[in-house]
This record gives sequence, structure tokens and C-alpha cells, in this order.
Amino acid sequence: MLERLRDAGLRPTRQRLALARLLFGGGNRHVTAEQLHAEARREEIPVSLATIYNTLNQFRKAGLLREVVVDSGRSWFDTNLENHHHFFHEATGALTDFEAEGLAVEGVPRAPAGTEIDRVEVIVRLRDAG
Amino acid sequence: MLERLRDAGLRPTRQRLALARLLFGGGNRHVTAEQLHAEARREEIPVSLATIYNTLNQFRKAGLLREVVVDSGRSWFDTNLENHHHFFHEATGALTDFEAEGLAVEGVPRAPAGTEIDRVEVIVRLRDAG
DNA sequence: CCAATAAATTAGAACGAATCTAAACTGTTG
DNA sequence: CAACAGTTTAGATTCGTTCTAATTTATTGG
Repeated sequence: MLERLRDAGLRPTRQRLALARLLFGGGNRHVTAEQLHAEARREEIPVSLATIYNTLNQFRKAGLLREVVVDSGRSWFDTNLENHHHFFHEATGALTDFEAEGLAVEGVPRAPAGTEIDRVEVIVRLRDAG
Repeated sequence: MLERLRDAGLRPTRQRLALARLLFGGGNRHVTAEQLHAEARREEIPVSLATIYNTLNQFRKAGLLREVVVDSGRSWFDTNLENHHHFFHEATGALTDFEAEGLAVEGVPRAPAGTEIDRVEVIVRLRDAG
């Protein structure tokens, strides 16, 4: 973990190490800042909300996290850096990955002049079955 | 316009009529609440920001507008109800439609148990060419 | 190992988008 | 046209996020 932070050009401070362990210690996950803060408090990691925000943004800039926007009003951060897409269940706010493997997006028009395609994002919005 | 509001079950008040004209009077468009408010002020339509928000949400619920989330922090509303997708230019915040016709998304996995697919949204994120 | 320095963390203030409140106003109905 | 439900409003409030300035911590060079 220490290595990972150093490689990203980030000083391995107590807070960053602890948060990195929470984020990258298990499998892939999605968190909001508030969620991660609550989790840190539960684990008795002394860290302020400001640092949670700083750290999430630094990790994102360093390419350790991806930001997912599905929900106006808050940001999700995703530890899964593989090529993949998302289910978003509007009713519950649950966000789930699905692999890009098997999914094909064909016929994307060319980017407007002066721009190029950065990323094609697919969001599958779910509702309760009825 | 009056008809359209009545059909949607919304009383055709001064404000709603004026905003409907701004939104639906020309071609398709995208607006944020603040943008629409600024535009209304310019046209000397007396309308509060609260009413802008109320109206946009009522129009959305009535199916006259679609909400587009590309940008954490604010909501866009789109008058284009046809099946289509979006370019989003991160650098400028510009949002543009492209027709779904010609675009195929294949291999979308089945929805998790208890849910069904509401909508498959494709967002093509753009960066400056270079 | 320690002092100096630069970087990181912090509490709390501040911000912007959006919603809420309760009072005033307006469209509709009978 | 009176009564009433629905609408609009200014301003307060909420929420997520960023900023600020002071404190603390990691790194480095001696």
C-alpha cells in the first residue's frame, strides 16, 4: 500500500494509508465521501471530512480511483479501474459494476471538431420490477 | 402550448406558459435551472428561482423534459424526448445530443433480480483534441 | 538523531445547487 | 363573482463540497 502511494507521488501519511487500506484492501468497491468518512469513524481512524475529500480527489488524479456521476448531488468513487460500466438503481441509489467484456457500443458518431473521445460510459438505469 | 400544459395536468399559469415558450418554442435544447432563470430575467419574465425549479421538476414528471446527469453538482434538463444520447465536453461543460439511430449497445447483461432495465444511457465524454 | 522545511491535516467558515416554508396571489369551479 | 385549491414567492434552510488559516506531520540534510 505504501508502495502504491509512493508510486502515485503521494506521501504515505497515516490518513492516506488507512484510507487506502479501506478502499483497496478488499475487492472492488464504490464509495461516496460521506460513506468513507462514516466507515473510517467506525474503524476509529482519526480523519476529518476535509481530508476524505482531499484524499479521494488526489487518488482520482493519481489514477487510483475513478469518479462516477450517476446522481446529481453527490459523487461516487470506484476502485475498479478496468473497463466496465454501471447499473444504477434509482430507487435505492445502489451502484453496481458490470464488465465491459461482452458489451459492445457500435456506431458512436465521430467527436465534434477540436475534440476527441475520452471515454464512452454506459449507465443502465434500473427500476423495481413490476 | 396551453394545450400541452393542460394535457400534462398542469394549470397554464403565466410563469409556466412563459417558461414552456422558452423551452419548447424553438428547437431542442438543454438548460440548467440557473440558465433558464437568467434567460427569463433577460426576457423580463417575472419568475423566481424557486418556480424555475418547481417548473422544471413538474415538466420532468409530466414527461415534457428529461433530466440528464453528467456533471456532479448540477442538473441538466433536455427538451429532446426522442431516443438519443449525449456528448459531454468536460473542459467546457457543453452538452450535445446525438441520435440513437445508428448507435447499438449490445450485450447489456440482464438486470439484477427484482429490478428491470429502465433506460440505457450512453455518455461520450470528450476532451480537447491534441 | 535532530532541526528545518515543505507538505498534509484540521475545524470551521463559506459556497453553490436545490429544497422547503408559510404567506401572498391567481386560476378555476360552481 | 365568491370561494377554494393550486401556484408563486422571498428568504431561510439543507446538503454536498471546497476553502481558509492555523496546527501537525513526514522528509531531508546536517
